[in-house]
Amino acid sequence: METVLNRNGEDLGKLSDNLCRYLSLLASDFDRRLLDKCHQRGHHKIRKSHLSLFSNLGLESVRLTELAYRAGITQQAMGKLVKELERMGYVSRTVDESDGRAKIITLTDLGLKFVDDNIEAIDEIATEYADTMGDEQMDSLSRALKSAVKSLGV
Amino acid sequence: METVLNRNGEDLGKLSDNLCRYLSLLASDFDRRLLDKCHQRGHHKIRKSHLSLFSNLGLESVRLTELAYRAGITQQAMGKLVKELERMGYVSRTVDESDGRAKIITLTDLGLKFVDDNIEAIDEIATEYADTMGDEQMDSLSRALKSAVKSLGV
DNA sequence: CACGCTAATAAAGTAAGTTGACAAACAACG
DNA sequence: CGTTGTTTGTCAACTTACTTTATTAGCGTG
Repeated sequence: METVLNRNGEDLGKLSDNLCRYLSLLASDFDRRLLDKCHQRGHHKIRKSHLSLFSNLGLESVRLTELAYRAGITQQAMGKLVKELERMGYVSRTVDESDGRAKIITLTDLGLKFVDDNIEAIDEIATEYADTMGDEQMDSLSRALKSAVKSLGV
Repeated sequence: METVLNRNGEDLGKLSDNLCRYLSLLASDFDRRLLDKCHQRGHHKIRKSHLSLFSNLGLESVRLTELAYRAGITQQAMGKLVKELERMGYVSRTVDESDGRAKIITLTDLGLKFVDDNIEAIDEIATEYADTMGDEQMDSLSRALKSAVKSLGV
């Protein structure tokens, strides 16, 4: 049984050898690689929190309220992200014709470019993973994760 | 192909259907459950960040420097966690006999109790997961994650 | 013993959120 | 029409989880 080791190579026990830890480690490794690749593609100012806007906006044009709901954060928090990404030129806000209170958030050309670059980066990381652990292991991981998320309804 | 849906049940596309997102969703679901169970067991003041101290300390007695190194955060950040957990009675700091600068961090009885409770909680969540997705799927997920972490060296 | 290095701490800043309060626009009702 | 209640977005202040920079105290070696 392989677990996390300290600098002297000693075993740290059960708290370092469990599903929770593996999930965290893998998730943060993926995040780190993804953000690196986004920066390499010229999107230097993009931070981790911004990604939740893109993945919840997709190619649609929706309101702040809807975006915040999808991302599972408050409108105020999503409002900040939108403001930042608007200032950087990734999204634009226009007043909703049918509702004077609401503003519609849409990807700009730069935003669309980012989405493309991001998808490309994700595919690259998947390939890196497959290269490291082998195609079957990677396939098994993908299927297991997807089915877990689906059956848990998260 | 099932992906994330908005409130109207529409597909959000590739950015919501990838390994990165599944990892994040599952990791945060596990974290949320784990923290809930820790609170239910009476450790109301414990926050997510504190867990990194426990999982990197294990049952050992080590210095701040070593803890910070293992957790992958700065000494200052780990210092704050230790200070908080000391104030709550989970760890104690004693001056290292062999080095007047260093302080040895050790679990108190309450700290040991927390480690037990935490391990119990992790096992419970694993059981909940297995109940939801089935034993083989859960087994496949565990093995895939563990081997991924191992082969990626994260 | 003077020098450079390491252990811990202190202070200030950043990032990613939260809660509470609010104005403007909408909707529905007497 | 006006009043009343709700939704949409924003502002301000706070919290959490870090970071970088700087400082003090103790250690070890030429």
